[in-house]
Amino acid sequence: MGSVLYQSGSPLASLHTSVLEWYDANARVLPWRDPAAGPWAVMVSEFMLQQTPVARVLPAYQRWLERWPKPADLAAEPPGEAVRAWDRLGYPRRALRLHAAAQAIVERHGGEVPDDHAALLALPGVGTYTAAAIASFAFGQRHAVVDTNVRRVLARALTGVAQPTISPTAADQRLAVTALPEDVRTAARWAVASMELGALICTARTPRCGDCPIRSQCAWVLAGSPPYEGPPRKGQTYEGTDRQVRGRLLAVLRSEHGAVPKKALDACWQDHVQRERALDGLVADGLVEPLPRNQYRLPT
DNA sequence: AATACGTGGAG
DNA sequence: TCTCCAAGTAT
Repeated sequence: MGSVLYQSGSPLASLHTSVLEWYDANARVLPWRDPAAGPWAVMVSEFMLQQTPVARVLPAYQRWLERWPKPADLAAEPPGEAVRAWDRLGYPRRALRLHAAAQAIVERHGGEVPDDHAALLALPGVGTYTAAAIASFAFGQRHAVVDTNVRRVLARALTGVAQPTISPTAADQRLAVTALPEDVRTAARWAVASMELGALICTARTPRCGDCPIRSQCAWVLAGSPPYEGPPRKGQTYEGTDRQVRGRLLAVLRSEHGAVPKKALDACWQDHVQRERALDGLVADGLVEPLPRNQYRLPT
């Protein structure tokens, strides 16, 4: 299907040109985008950016790479150190998976982040998005890099709806593949540029269409910017959930370097049943290590 | 396919 | 204040 789509003057080619020019002029300067940063830096950033905003990632990212400049540096440390360094980025299982991925890289890839998409996908914590992102951002390959930003940009620009589906679909993936420029280098630039457009202009809440480089080509805008129609998005409550309890427990364990008596953890949460469940869950996830004499610590 | 999984800033 | 939501993955 490609040939017609990519002729000069075709709708997609025009879209590509507009977004790429906009990116060249408006891209944020981010440390993992420095060409000298390398694949490991890209990989660390991608793990941290899974569901966590750029602003909160920045300081943790800097400290992480300073301390563990190569996968082998991280792999040589206990997983608990990764959890501690993860600080308050949220979803600390990502820290554990990044640590496990670093070990896998040492064992299976000689300590170098693999450039093969399938090899990336086989690493702990690397899913379809992250594998494509590393392959594209770090190695300049041609992949559809489909995150929430890209899904939203494509939903609006091409499908003409206000919001993408609540969860990623195969249709999203197909659409992204269809929209991917044929040329490898252009595809890699498009991947990061379309994501950046979603992050800065084509935002979820209040899109800045007045500043958008493709507003004249956007199917949603051309349709009169119709409001979102679809199932209501379930606003997840956090107060009172096991997640909150886990967060509190882990915060205590992160702050203590040695063994923590269970009594100190008990102070985190009133409800005994829920507290025990949360602690058991942390142990089951490998985020906490139980010790003799009713003590706990981060995994070694 | 639906659900679990943290945290905190912005509007 | 309170809701929304931020470069997803694993089960």
